[in-house]
Amino acid sequence: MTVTHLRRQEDRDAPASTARAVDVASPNRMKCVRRCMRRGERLYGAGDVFRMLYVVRVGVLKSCIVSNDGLIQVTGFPMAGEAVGLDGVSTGIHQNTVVALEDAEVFVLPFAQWERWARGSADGQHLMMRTLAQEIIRSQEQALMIGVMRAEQRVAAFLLDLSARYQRLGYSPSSFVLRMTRHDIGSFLGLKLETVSRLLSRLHHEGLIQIQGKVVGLLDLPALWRLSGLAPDGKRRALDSILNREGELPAM
Amino acid sequence: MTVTHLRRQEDRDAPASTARAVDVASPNRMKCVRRCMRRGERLYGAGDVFRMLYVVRVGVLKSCIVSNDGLIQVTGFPMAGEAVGLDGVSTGIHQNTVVALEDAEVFVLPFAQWERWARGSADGQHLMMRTLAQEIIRSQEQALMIGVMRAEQRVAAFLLDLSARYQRLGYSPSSFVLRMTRHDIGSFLGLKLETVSRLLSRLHHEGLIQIQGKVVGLLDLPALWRLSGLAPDGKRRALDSILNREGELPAM
DNA sequence: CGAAGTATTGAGAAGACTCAAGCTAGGTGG
DNA sequence: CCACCTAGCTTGAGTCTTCTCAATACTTCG
Repeated sequence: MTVTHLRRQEDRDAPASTARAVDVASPNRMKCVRRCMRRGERLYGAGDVFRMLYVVRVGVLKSCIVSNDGLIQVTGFPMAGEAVGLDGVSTGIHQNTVVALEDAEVFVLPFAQWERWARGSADGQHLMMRTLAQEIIRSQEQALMIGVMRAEQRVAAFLLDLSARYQRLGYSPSSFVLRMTRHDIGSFLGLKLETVSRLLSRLHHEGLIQIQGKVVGLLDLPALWRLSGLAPDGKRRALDSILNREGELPAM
Repeated sequence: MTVTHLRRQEDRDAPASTARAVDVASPNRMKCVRRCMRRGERLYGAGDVFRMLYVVRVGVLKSCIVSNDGLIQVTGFPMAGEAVGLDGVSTGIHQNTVVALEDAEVFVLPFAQWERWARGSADGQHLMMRTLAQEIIRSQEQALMIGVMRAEQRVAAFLLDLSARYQRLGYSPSSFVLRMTRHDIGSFLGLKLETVSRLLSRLHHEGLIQIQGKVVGLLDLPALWRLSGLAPDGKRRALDSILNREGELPAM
């Protein structure tokens, strides 16, 4: 993968890229600039001015919210096709901090451009709203998970969520690598890292999963669903992305 | 308060009101229809088709999300000026159920009309996005609260949140009535009702609050802030509402 | 190879939950 | 108007889950 390595340092106050953020191949077939990220690199941080939306192209990121007194909570692990940066829309200042958990690549879409595009058609506006609203549901579901499920259920649900998302991307739903640390998982689930570790071990001993460090195998999906208390619903329709796989704004 | 009592029964599939949802006083000074609600009445339920946005005018509502396996989590207690119904935007089907905790009144704004209005100007579009994005932040903050704070902190934070919101509405920030049951509070905070009750009693004995049934007094705000672990930040800017106090779309 | 970050596992403590009983207040009907 | 009834609230005792602290092992990377 030999993509031009654009600006590894933060672009906190560097609108430089804005100017050439779009490869104007043709009026409505414009390709977004990509940004490569190294593992651990920050995409943006809480407090940064919001100018860009991102769509993950490859890799897994981590998004955290930091309360004004320093409490940290992981809000998600965005993967290919998922939009990142919406947390800046409401105030113009990012509330979350996003870092790459492995070498990754994202499309960079100037928000102003997206807005312009969205205003161009009712469908575009619709997509924009759905994208935002989808995040509302996601966060509410996270709160629900943390609020009502017991630790073991949360861990199972977490694994199943990853499984479904990997599957959607064409990877194996029953065997993948956890890109995040136990601490990250714990923070996402409202648990301590030791608890996460213990429960993964427990699921292993119970024969539901296989785990060795970061490599997981889901051995008994039905049992995991049962344990999680959730329905394996196919309801999880693939949400239309704000960019297609080539980094172009969808035609509408 | 002798407002016409419009349609107490659900309007699940009754677009009837859509037609007369707006009092066209003048082209851009249109007033929304109001809907009165009795205590316990449902505004809409999970699964209902999404057609309307609402803005609370008086009273306190309760919004819950129900997972596909029946778990319930309260997602908020919307009060005057706050938008309700955004949970339907992403799929066109409401994910939440909203009921009135006391006799209440809401503005009813057909979503399509709001969309049209929003498309009319960049500012309108902006406001629409901010409104949605604000909900994202809110839900993320709820997840954070449930995920990282201990029970006593959550209860304190909950009281302080109510306090701030009442203050913004011109009511006393240190003395108000809890419209929701202990069970509701527990569900919102990820706790059992007994725990909520115990902790309220504890705060009472510690002299931080006064509580008698549903009537609370916050006796030592600084101590509550300290306990909650949060900063009493004035950062909580009053978000612009999608409707002004008369139920008109803001001029833009 | 060494160092730092990450993971596992144990033992004990603390927090929150469950179950259960009694209490309170608000609304209803006699 | 009072008595009752019900939903909601409080409080206690005991249990279970999860956290904390701590020691040890593993891995990754320079």
